[in-house]
Amino acid sequence: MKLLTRNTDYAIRAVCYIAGNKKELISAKELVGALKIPRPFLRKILQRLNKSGIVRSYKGLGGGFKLALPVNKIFLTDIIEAFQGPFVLNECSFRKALCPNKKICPLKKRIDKIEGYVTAQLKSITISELLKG
Amino acid sequence: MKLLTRNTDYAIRAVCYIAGNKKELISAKELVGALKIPRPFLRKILQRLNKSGIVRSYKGLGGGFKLALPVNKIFLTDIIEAFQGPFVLNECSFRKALCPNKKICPLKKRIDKIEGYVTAQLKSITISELLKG
DNA sequence: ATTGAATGATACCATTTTAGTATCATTTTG
DNA sequence: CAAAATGATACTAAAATGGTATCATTCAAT
Ligand code: FES
Ligand code: FES
Repeated sequence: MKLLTRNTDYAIRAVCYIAGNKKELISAKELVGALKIPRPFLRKILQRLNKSGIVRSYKGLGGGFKLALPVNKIFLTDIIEAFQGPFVLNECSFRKALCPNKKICPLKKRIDKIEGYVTAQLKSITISELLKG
Repeated sequence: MKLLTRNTDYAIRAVCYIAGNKKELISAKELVGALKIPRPFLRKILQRLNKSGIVRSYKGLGGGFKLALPVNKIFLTDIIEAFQGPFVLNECSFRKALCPNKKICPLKKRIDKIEGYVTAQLKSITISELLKG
């Protein structure tokens, strides 16, 4: 089971690279060179990071990307959710088949609890922490 | 992100059905009728449950399946792992790219911790508990 | 022994998700 | 205007998941 898809993985790397650089703007070109990610793929990823409000893009000559927020305000979940959708572990496929009453279902209850813990943990990880490593 | 795939889901239902039945052996035929799962698919699932040592199969006329263990000894992780492979959240795709030293990587450390919690929780859920719901 | 009811093994196909590419339009600076 | 950048979008490829089909094997009843 994968917590992070390749998209997410690359996105984190890109964000970390941008964050750890003193230049005001980083172009896709530079990121491709640094991260060895196929250019069109990385471009798509950057576009999505932009749409999700994690980075901000600037067009035209000398353009590129910079973080939209300070490093300690960008959470791992932000990036995961941008690429993998909202973090939900279990939408419960059993329903009536197994559980007449979803409200008191012991399985659902416990999975919800696990999910709560995981999301809380992921929400507490910021880019700033990753840079320290 | 899905914690349980359809395979796993069906497998859990099948195991619960078998567990909640007083008959000694339950045939695939009966399970198909009860669970409304396509027969060849369910058969494959039962075969895997058998190979994984969760149920035990008996061939021939009057044959079928029964649990290989008491209900309080079958853990949710057993079934998940039988169908989805070992439970690992993150094999770390970053390595050198991001982390010169994997041992002290803050991301890896935290994901490992999350994983530990999740597996511990899942290991504590047995079929016996699901039947109570 | 033969038959029929069951599972075992295995190969195959379909669908969905993820990964990646290609192309053209738009914006901005010089 | 031209060049350098991103935006939008449609397409293709690969992998994982979901599902089917077929034949072999075992076992009990007769
Ligand atoms: S198994 Fe999902 S509500 Fe019970
Ligand atoms: S990001 Fe994986 S070891 Fe650091």
